[in-house]
Amino acid sequence: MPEGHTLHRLAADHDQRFGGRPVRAASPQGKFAASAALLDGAVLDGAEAHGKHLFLGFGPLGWVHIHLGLFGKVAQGPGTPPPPTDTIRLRLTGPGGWSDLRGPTACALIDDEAKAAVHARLGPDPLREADDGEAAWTRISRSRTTIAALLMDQKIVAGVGNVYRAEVLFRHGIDPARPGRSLSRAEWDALWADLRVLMREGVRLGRIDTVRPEHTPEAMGRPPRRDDHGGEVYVYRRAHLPCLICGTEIRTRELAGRNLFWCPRCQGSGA
DNA sequence: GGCCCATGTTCAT
DNA sequence: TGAACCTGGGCCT
Repeated sequence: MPEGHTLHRLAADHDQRFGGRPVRAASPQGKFAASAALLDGAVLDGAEAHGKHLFLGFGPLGWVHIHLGLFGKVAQGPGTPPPPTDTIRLRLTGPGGWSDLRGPTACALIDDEAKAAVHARLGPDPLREADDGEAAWTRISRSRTTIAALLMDQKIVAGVGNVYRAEVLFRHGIDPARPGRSLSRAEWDALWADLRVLMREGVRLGRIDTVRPEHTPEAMGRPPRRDDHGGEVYVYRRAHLPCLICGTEIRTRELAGRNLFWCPRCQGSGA
């Protein structure tokens, strides 16, 4: 389930599982069959992620460009894969194990130029070591658009999705309805730095955990809890539940077709 | 079995 | 702003 941390983790997994050795490639579902046939027996050079995009490098053959979209998933493991099913867009197998890609928005074999074009339309990624938040700040500091919308715009920051958006704004007490240009430089620097920390932790754990130790249910003397998406969060999908810090009901509304969550007391009205 | 929902994006209007 | 695309899980009957 795909925000940027998922793709960076998949890049590392594929490097480790398949890198440097020939893979078998197949497309039981059929939509990637012609390209899979070209790739069958090729050596994976390396895998890379930028935001929510994953690139698997196969030398002169080019790159498999994968975008999971909202529904895409990768199942993987050591040893022999389970019997194939007809929703597997791409199955890779090798001595290190197997991976099955289902439901992606994009899975295509592309060349260096097309890959460069993807990078060119993405903003800095908190998970790419060499990236910094300058270009994002330039755009945010001039924009009348809400910070909630700006954080979801992949041209501005690559890899942030609906969970990290809601959570990082909560952690910094920022009203999601504030226009980008109302943020101070210090507020943006803190958001960017926190995204780097939170998303790195997401790569390590394979889930999104954003609750500080002092606010865990245990530390607050409340019954233990696990959010149904797997991690522990302050506001994401916690509409009408009490804020973990102040007890106010978490609010939700639709913004540009996505559900936004925030605490009206810790962050402001969200109007 | 059907319906709704979801950590996303693009294209048409 | 809305529809389309891709899949699976949860909940209902």
